Amino acid sequence: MSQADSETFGPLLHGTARAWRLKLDQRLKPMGLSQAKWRTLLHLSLADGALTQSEIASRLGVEEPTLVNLLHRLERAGWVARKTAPHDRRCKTVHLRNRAQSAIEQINATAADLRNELLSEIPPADLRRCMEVLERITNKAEKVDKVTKLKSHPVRRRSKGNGRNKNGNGVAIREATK
Amino acid sequence: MSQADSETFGPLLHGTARAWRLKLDQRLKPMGLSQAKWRTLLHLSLADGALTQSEIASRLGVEEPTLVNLLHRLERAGWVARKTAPHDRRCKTVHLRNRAQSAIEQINATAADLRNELLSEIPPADLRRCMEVLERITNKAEKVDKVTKLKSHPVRRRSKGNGRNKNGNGVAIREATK
DNA sequence: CGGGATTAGTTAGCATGCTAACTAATTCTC
DNA sequence: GAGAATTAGTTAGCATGCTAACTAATCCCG
Repeated sequence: MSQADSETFGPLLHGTARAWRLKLDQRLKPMGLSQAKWRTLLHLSLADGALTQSEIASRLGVEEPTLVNLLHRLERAGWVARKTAPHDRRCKTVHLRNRAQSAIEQINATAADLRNELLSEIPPADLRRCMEVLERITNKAEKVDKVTKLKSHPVRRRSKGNGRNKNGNGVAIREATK
Repeated sequence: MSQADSETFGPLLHGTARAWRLKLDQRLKPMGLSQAKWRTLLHLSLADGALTQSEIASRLGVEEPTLVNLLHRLERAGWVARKTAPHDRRCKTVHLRNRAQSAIEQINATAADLRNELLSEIPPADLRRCMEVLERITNKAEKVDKVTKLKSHPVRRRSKGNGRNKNGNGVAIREATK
């Protein structure tokens, strides 16, 4: 067991994420949800005010087209509603509908139960160290491969180059108008 | 930073796997490959003989329909070829074509480079501990939710479906599970 | 003010993954 | 040895994720 060779790290990471996702999807299925949908609802319920789509995408760590699609399904199933923001007609804010408001606790409890089950036997110190390792890897991987972009010419193309999301900063509608 | 709260473990795990995958996909793109395709070729090149599709799926940790699709794309791009196995006409064995044979080293080197970059600054002891944690989580998550079925007593059905993949064990064409 | 650049959201098209349901071949039981 | 059960592979249909390219609104700057 446990041949801790760094060559197997990639598959192990991949496999653990997959196993966790499958398990959660399976538990959420009776409610008509999935990991991706649950995480979206969770962020909406935790947020301090209305969120725009790009903000949600940034928090979830997905690209915007992915989120557009997700929201379509959430909207069709009656979990959320979109509203055009009054101060900036480009933006749409996303709101939990009553159905979601009332189910959110049970949904979050399901996810929390699974988390407890999977992590309960892991010593906290080990878990913390594992998380630190994962964070270091993520930071490394998200760093843009520099060297590749030196062409500061007046590119007419859309900026689209730095690998990061469109909005690196908060949008925060509410605070902006303060 | 590093607020090591177990509540954030799920997103962190998910995000790290995503970041790694994106980075590798980006590096492999010039060769017309991706993480999923690379892993398939890798397993084929490491295998000790011809592999059947279900064996490959099992090693990759994906379901068979997923693999069928993957192989279609690999076959169309000329990386692999399928052959019906002579002793069992249900099986197909998958073989690397010359194109893959000659590229495999460069491809694997690309993946190894990335792995080294991402892991180089992680102390080996921390990495090992992290891997042990991930293994424990995976084992937990892959365990079938028993309690739901454990009553195989009265009706002795032929196969005790254990919830695992179709083939949980090696298939190896020749050796029948005795 | 006006026009180029940027930003938010969308659409289109594809890759990767899943489950359910099917076909064909083989194995197992009586 | 015939028929039921199992196994390998497939197809269909969907979910989730990506990039590229588009529209509309807003911002910025000369």
